[in-house]
Amino acid sequence: MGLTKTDIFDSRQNKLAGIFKVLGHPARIAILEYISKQNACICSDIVEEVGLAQPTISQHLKELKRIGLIEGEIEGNKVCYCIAQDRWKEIQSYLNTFFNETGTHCC
Amino acid sequence: MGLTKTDIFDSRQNKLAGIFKVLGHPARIAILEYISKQNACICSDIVEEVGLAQPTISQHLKELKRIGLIEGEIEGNKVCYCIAQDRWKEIQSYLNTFFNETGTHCC
DNA sequence: AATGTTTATCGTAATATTGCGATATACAAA
DNA sequence: TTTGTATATCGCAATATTACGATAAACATT
Repeated sequence: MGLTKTDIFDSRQNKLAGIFKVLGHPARIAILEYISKQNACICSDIVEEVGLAQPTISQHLKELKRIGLIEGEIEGNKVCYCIAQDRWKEIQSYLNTFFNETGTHCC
Repeated sequence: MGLTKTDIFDSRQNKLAGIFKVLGHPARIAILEYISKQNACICSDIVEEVGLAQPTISQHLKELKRIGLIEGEIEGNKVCYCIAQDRWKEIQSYLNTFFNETGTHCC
C-alpha cells in the first residue's frame, strides 16, 4: 500500500505524529535555526543560507506555518518570517507531556 | 528529485530531524504508548492492539529500536519489548535543548 | 509603463515510506 | 519428528515526500 492508516489511530496520536513529522526534516530544522539565529526576522536569504532552491524553501516554510511554528509578515514584496513563540512553547510542552506520560514503564 | 539532501545539512541537524522523523508516525506513537500502558514489558500482542499487520508492526518496531527508544528481549520464541528509559530521557532532553536554544528570537 | 525582485504555486520527476502477502527462522508443544 | 506459534525479512504495490524548473502574482524601482 503506502498510505498511512490515520483512521485507525486517534486524533491525538495523529496530531502528535503530525508535529513530529514536520520537525522530521533537516531543511526545516535548518530553517528554524536560521530564523532563530538572526535577532530579527529574516526575509528570504533563507534560500541563500540553506542551499535549497527557492520553491523548495517556500514549501518547507508552508509546512512550518501550517502547524503554527512560524509566522510570516508581508513587508512590501518581501515576507518576514519569525518563530511564533507562544505556539513554539505550546508545542514543546505538548511533546514533553508525551515524553513524561509515555516513557515511564519498563521490565 | 525527491531525495533529501542530507549532505548540505550538518550531522546534528540530520540526527535531530532523524529522531523527529521516527516519532512522526501515528503507528509508532501508538506502539510506544501501548508498550508504556502495560506495567511490564509487552510481548507482541502489539499487532492485535494496534491493528496493522504483523510485518508492518515489525518494521515500525525496527525503526524504534534503531534509534534506541525501545529494546527487545528474546524470551523463547517471543520477543519482549520495553521502553529504554535512559535513552528515552536522553532524547527528551536532546529535543528540549533544541526547543530552548531555537525558539527564542522573533521580530 | 517597463523592468527587476521576491515569494507562492503548479506540474513533474525522483526517491522514500508505508503496508502487507509470502516466506524464512527459531523456538514451543504435541 | 511433526505441528503450531511468534517474529523477522523479502519483495512488491501504492501513496507520500522532496526537490526544482517554469510560471504567476505582487510589489519596487527605474
